[in-house]
Amino acid sequence: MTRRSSSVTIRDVARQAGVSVATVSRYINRNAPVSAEVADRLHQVMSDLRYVPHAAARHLASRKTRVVGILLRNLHNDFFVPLLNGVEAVVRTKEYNLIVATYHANSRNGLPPPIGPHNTDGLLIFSDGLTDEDLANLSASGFPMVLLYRTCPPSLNIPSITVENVEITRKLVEHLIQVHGKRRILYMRGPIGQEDSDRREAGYRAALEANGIPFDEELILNGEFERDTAYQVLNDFLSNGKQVAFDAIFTGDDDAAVGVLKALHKHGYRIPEDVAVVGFDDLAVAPFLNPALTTVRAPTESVGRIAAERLFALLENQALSEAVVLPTEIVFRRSCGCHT
Amino acid sequence: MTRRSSSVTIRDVARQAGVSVATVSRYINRNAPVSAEVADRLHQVMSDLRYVPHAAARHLASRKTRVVGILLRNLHNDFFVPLLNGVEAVVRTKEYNLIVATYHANSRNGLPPPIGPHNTDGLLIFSDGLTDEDLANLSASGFPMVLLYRTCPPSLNIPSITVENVEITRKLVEHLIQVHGKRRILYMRGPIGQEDSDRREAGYRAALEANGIPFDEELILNGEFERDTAYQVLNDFLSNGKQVAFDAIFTGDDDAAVGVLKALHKHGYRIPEDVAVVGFDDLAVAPFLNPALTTVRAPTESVGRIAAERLFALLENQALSEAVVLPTEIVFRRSCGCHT
DNA sequence: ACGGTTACTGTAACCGTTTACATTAAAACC
DNA sequence: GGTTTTAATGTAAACGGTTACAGTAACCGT
Repeated sequence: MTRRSSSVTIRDVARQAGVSVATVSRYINRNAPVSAEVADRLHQVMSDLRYVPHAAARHLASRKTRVVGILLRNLHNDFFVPLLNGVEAVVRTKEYNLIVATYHANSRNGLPPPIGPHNTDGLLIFSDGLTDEDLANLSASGFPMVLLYRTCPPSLNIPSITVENVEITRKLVEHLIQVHGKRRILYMRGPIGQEDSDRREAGYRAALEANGIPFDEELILNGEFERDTAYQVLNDFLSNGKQVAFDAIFTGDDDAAVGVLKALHKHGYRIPEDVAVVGFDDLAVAPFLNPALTTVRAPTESVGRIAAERLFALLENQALSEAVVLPTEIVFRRSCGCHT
Repeated sequence: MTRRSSSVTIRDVARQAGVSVATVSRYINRNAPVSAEVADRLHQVMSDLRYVPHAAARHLASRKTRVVGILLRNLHNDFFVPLLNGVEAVVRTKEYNLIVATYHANSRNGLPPPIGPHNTDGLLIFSDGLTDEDLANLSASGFPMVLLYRTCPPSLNIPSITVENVEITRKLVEHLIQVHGKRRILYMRGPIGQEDSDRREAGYRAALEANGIPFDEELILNGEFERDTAYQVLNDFLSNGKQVAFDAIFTGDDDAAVGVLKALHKHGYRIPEDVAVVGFDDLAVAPFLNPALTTVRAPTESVGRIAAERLFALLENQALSEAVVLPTEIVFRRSCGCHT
């Protein structure tokens, strides 16, 4: 075979420094003592030769990739910026790399997820692309994972990071009812089966029930937690002949709320006079929307950071069992009718 | 050595199917004919055994990682969502993986970039962390790269994707001057040396000059193209005793414009009556800011998509020389004083 | 002075693939 | 029918590191 590598290998370094490859490797990984003299020489030779260890070779030999992955539904939302930022900050300090991949239930036509044990040391999962069964299989093989915005199926033992949804949503919707006198509150939900979406619906229903308002299926719209989808869906709803009366919208996340505002503006609704709008997440732009958006502050960057930290704890073989639920709080602004 | 691998290897598949590993490899890579009968058997065995090829081993043997990287200054801005989305979409269709890494001039304390030839097949570069010299070295070794928002140094030959900055900025600033009668226009610039920031400043200066307005150093603020930094900087500027008069702000990007709006609101300025504000990028939320932001529509997702496509063209050994400059256009909204 | 650590280094097997080269049998050509 | 292609497969050498094992020399405690 005539393979010719243009790149300088550990053997070149070893030869040039007059030591064995093992010593070079030990120097690189600092996992065994190397004499000061040899260390200096290696340092010099490595920089002279511009030697960079070949990642795949290290991976193959050491059985670790030094890569973690994050599996997302998609990359359509501003929501992902603080999340990725939190994750990336931790990954960087650990001198790991981060693979970002999208994969969702509808995208798997029998395709396996693009990231997993074959190319990462662990996974942050914020995607419905992996079923409970997939998780069970991975978990059984001891593959490190942390679930984001999704609690672990009871039989498994995978750490998860979520935010408090039900109570805060109940409070938020009760605020619409009790303070602003709303009775016909539309819920712009997220993807079917997505836990945040379901829990927020539970809080929404609880609020209705506690206040003697009947639940109306017609007031549930599926905006997929996406700006553009939410716009489309609400636009269709408003364009539809049979007008369903409503006086407020609880949008399950702020990105979708942007789409909701767009559709309402387009159809001439005044916010909050005609329709109150509230969201969830408190994106950075929420205070600057028109009108400023009343929403729930969810610590998205912290979710990313803590999830990554826990993943690394797992990689270091620390056992973690408890699920983390981060607290949330309502931020009252103009769009619900407050701060006139 | 007692290495014990829990995972199933190509040898297991070969043994189980009664063929050699070479045949299995050929079947996997479909780069040489395999009899239909053997193919069926392999298909069956591989799924029975849940065989997944070990990425690092493939990389090592084939000298390709099937990974591309994108090097970013940071992950602080909503701007990165459409960019990453464009890139990721292409990467996914190519069945590659995407490593997202941050690295900027100030973060390199002698550290090499986290991604490069040792762990990727090519790089999208949107970062000042790599100097022209770094680029020259990489380029000399034939490493595929595409520059984002940065034109290639003259001596090199690296494809780049940028957007048209100078002319559109001149038009935008002239709009402020000629239509809205502004004379004291502040420029909230981006990172020093960042090309977009410099070019937009050039357009800004051209507009002033063409309209007989003297350039005033005091009206240049460095917001780093970041929401929070821009807020801080403008807030300090406004809190400062010696009040510098100004009647408009050209913010070099929309993320920073959000920070600018925040600072202006805080100090009681009315927009656009007291101060006109314009931005650049046309982020998804720009129409929903308060007031709706007049800005320049820059096709960020297309930049990501085209950059990725060109990177893959490079990987397939197509030579690309020309720099791509995508057109931009002004979107007039309320914040400049239009659409009263 | 001597057994036991400890610091440092080298040799070579191994990680799980790809692929150059060799081989055989069947198909195609004249 | 003999020669040349072509299809299908196998053998084994890389790819560039890590690390178990072995060994040597200096150091330590008694």
